[in-house]
Amino acid sequence: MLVSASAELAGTLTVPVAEVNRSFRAPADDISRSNDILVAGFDGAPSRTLNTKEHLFCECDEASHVYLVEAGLICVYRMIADGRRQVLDFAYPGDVIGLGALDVHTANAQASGRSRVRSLSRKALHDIAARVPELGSRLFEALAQELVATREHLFVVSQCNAAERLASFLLTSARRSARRGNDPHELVLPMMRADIADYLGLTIETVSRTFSKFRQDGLIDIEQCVLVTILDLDGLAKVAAGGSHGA
Amino acid sequence: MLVSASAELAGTLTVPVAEVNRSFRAPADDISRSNDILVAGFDGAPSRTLNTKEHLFCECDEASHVYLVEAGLICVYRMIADGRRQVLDFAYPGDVIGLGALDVHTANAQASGRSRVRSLSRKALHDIAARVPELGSRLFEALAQELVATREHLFVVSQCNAAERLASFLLTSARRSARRGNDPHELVLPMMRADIADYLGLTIETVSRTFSKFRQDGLIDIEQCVLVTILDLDGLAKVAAGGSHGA
DNA sequence: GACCTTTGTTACAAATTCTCACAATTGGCC
DNA sequence: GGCCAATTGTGAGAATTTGTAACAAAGGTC
Repeated sequence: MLVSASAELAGTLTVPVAEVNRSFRAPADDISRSNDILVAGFDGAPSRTLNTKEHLFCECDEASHVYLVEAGLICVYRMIADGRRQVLDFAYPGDVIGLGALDVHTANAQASGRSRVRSLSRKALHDIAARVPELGSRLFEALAQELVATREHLFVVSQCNAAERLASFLLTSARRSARRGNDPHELVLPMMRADIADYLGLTIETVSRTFSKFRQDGLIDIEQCVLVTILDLDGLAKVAAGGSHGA
Repeated sequence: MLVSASAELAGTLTVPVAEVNRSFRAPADDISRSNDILVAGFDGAPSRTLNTKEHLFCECDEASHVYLVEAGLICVYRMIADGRRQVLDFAYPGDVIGLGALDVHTANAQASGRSRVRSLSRKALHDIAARVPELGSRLFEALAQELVATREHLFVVSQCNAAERLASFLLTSARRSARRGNDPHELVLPMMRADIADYLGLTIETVSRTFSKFRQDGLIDIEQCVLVTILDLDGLAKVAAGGSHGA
């Protein structure tokens, strides 16, 4: 009924291994905030495989576990009664999902393709955190970073036009991809256009048209809808910064 | 340059006393998550008075303290090079600011009118949390709630039209106001139209027009630009839920 | 009280995005 | 391979929001 009808529920957190949304500045300080402690907690945790479109958890499910993505892609989103959807994050291998939940999930987590996750019960996480105070601060820090990333997302969606939004998305995705050891110019987008649209608050048509425009402008090249080659990183960054706007 | 140029910085958190963005459902569960422990930490902390437009802290300032708003209104926002601004939250008396920051602030906090805050050093907070484990979980919980509120904000701004956004804002503000003990139908909006516009991702003209439309439709009444009387709470909720949209 | 600055409101032209329609492509399945 | 369903791409008109500009109202200063 209300737009804010599910706001009272607890949050679901996606924590990227090092960070979510760092800019393209010198990555020297990245090492200092490694997620090793957090990821190490999943040692020995049971693995689970999800098929395409299978849900890891849904809104209102009890938040019993946190999850480390090992393979594939998990799409975290929220739904509203009249069909509108907000994609909150895409969780890639190495990312942790569900940290920010309190007792009940406020978001859905769905596999965008065949994926594998490790599950760790919140209780086990709590127990480890009680023994290892360093993990406790790490958890808090991870949550704070997630908040910063969400605020950045909010800013992009709230203040930027279609081209700026998509350019920001491509740059952020490329950066995260590079952090997983991939070529920062060869970006794989395993999600559908509809997911990107709902992430950016646009329609799929606008996303598609903007992709085409970027290709025409020589900023990117696209193969098979999923493989994006970034031809002009600086140009894309200029668009993201508002090259079409004020700047 | 990049839109996401300051994304790598740590977050600044505004934690409302009980919660930020709860819906209008039965408030029975509110008591369970009281902020008493958190607020109690500020006992004996020094007070500081801020004049209108004075900053409590700025982006890139060292995040040395957390703050409890005692009077007035603190506007938390982020700026971009070309002048675009995103208001992240309005902190009312009872709200805590700065919890989510790591080492450096990523947002600015500015008094929207003559305000008073209590300051508590992060170190002192840490020390108390070390002694009182309950406070530690409370801090984590508060951060998680802030994340949920930000996601709700993201959703409203990303998926809703101007009328839905403003209606949501009015409802949320009224709810928070009621929680501070005020009449839920008599809402004081101490901030400027520009602040509301930047909070909702609209222009001041659109905000002004939408206010006028709500008044013409008999949903609200406005006096002196700041005192809003909600005449039709259900009608406003219907607009917020997408009465103009799909629904 | 007069003046000036800031803030808020309204009207209309301009721009962006959405909606709707349909073609092209992809991928799975028999 | 061929067929079907799902996804993606593209165009034209409609709707919403923005930008511009003029004016009204409020608040502070002298």
